[in-house]
Amino acid sequence: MSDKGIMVAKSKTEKFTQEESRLADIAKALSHPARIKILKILAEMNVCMCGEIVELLPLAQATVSQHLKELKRVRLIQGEIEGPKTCYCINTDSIIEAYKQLQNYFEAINKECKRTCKTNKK
Amino acid sequence: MSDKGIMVAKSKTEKFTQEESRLADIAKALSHPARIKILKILAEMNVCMCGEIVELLPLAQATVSQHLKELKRVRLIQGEIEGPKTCYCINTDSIIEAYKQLQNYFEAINKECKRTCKTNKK
DNA sequence: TTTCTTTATCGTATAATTACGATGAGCGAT
DNA sequence: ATCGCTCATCGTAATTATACGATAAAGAAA
Repeated sequence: MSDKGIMVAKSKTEKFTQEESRLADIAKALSHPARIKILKILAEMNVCMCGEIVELLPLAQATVSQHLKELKRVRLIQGEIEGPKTCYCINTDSIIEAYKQLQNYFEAINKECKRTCKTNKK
Repeated sequence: MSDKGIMVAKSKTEKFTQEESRLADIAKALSHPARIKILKILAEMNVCMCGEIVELLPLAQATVSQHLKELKRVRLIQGEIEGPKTCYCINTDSIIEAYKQLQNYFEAINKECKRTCKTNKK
């Protein structure tokens, strides 16, 4: 309930609340099947080298690296360099936080719908 | 559990499972703060004219109409013409279905993480 | 040091998204 | 039929996303 209604004026994120922008940002990170799959892979493998992920996806290494970067941007994953390789893993805290945001959003919508849609049947 | 692992060969949606593509598609629909806000507005108002939504958003009518179209595309909302106006409302069934998809996805990830991340702390 | 491996980044091409003014289609009212 | 209102669509511009080959950086192995 922290920032309901507070407007932020960040250059591009303009006239929406922080909550709205954060939710949209999480959704954006999940808006490509490759990134959906990467998160699933990382959850299953716990820790995974970039190269392994590349092998599991129908995309070039450079492209996968870009997708990983996008997931890192919103903190859903983290990577640390281990010698020449990079080990990626899920950022559990952020995943949980993102999930909570989504849950709050959908629960609020469902509750509102139940409250208002008493007679709305055509 | 319907289509795990089944590949679809739709021209663009290419080499990902239907589940992955559907999830990404839902996320894409939610990947803009304006659309996040529109759903919230519709949940609160139950039914809403396009013009009302336009007034509540910092965007031009044409732009809002585009966002509404995107939400319609993934069935999260529906609109019906009433005279010169168009009444929009949430498609409750689809919202619930989308929410379930997201829940399944996140729950699976969290479960896998718990299973595999026994020693992974640094 | 040189070579190999791994991965991030650069450059670039193409496509999709976002935004808005202008136009048009449809309906109600005059 | 004409006018006014509402909204979708068109045309267009600017930005962002997606994809990949090529290159660079950096540790490992020789």
